[in-house]
Amino acid sequence: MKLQFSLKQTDEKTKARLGEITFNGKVYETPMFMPVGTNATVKTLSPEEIKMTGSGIILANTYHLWLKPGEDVVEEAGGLHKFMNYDGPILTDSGGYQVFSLAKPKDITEEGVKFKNQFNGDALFLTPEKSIAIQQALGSDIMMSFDECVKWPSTHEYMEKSVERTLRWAKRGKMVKKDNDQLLFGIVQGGEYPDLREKCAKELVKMDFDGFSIGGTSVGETKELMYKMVEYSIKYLPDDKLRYLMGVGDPIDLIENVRRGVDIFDCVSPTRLARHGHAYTWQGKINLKNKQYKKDFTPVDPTCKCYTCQNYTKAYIKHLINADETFGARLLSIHNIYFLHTLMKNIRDNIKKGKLDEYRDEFIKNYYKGEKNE
RNA sequence: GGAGGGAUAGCGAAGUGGUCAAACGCGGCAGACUGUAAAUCUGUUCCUUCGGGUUCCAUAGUUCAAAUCUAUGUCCCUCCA
Repeated sequence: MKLQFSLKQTDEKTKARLGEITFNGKVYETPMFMPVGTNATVKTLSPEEIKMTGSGIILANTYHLWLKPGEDVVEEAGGLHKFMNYDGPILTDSGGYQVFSLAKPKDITEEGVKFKNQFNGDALFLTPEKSIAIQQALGSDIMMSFDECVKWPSTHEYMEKSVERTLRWAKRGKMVKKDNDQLLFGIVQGGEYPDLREKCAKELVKMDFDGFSIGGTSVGETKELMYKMVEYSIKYLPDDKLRYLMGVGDPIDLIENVRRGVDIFDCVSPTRLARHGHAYTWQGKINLKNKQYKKDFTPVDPTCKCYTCQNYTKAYIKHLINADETFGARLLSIHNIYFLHTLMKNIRDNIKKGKLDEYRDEFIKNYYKGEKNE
């Protein structure tokens, strides 16, 4: 089954969009947040729990599954959906982020990127063609082009070379893609440079991808700069295709980038923060490891309707986190993902009402209450 | 009854004359985390009015200088009877 997107409405005051993704007989509304499940698991959660949080699309990672268990294993299992028992849509990242997080600059060449297998030290080489082949074996519903996620800051000179290479990689990946139900997205790079973002976006649009990602953000730049990068990229993208802002999940960033026309987001933070004892609340983020919660027998968030908040107290979850019990990470992952989905729902509802900016202001007022709002 | 070993910060454990307010680990207290080398990493952890003050079982010594050496005491552990 092929995943399909249709644009339903564009906000009059902002560039925010409402849309629908249909997949496997189900409809998912956008703007949407997608939790990350790098190793074909959203860490600590079962597929039933993933759904319970309100998740639609989830992510998996080409690089990690290539190394373990090997894409051949997943293929033989019948693809990612069967392998991990998840029947919702699955998006795979291409390994492009690992170019940023794992590879050294000298290991990036025109042909591809050299990695060292972290498990056994083997030399690995990932190319655009290989990335697509792996993603096809994995059988994800949305594939990403293999790109270079460039560190920030980078010079215009380096970024220009990198963007041109990323464009050639995108073309190479598209050339080898089979004609099947899997969608393939191009990734707009170009850092903070408007001319490079423009060039990259326009070239990718010419290549006619199924959707477009905005990459190279959330790599250390300020929020204001990130929003600019999104603006520089998005103005050249067609209305009828999905726009995916990669790696962004801070609540305020979700709102700000929906206002700029982004449809889907992914981020590791709800699950990673959960494992580290942090929880989103409508009054800001809290750290349950802090002493003050030791005897706090109230839910993480008093208004939250998630499984965790309906059944457990801060004191109990703090105890689990302090005792290194995975159930704590699981309860907080459920809450944090549910929270972001609820935020997205509020965003959608307020786009419908034409009150997105009012909602943003109200959210910020509560979320950053008592904190310095950088 | 005999022989030996030991007592160091909240806990475990280094240190065996000065470079020791005392390594390291755990625990505690904080912080970071944005397409997950990330259930990880960083800081801090005797007291302090940040000038300094008081520590290494206790007491008395030796020494310019003691957690480190000596004596006595207290407590603990192992082995032999």
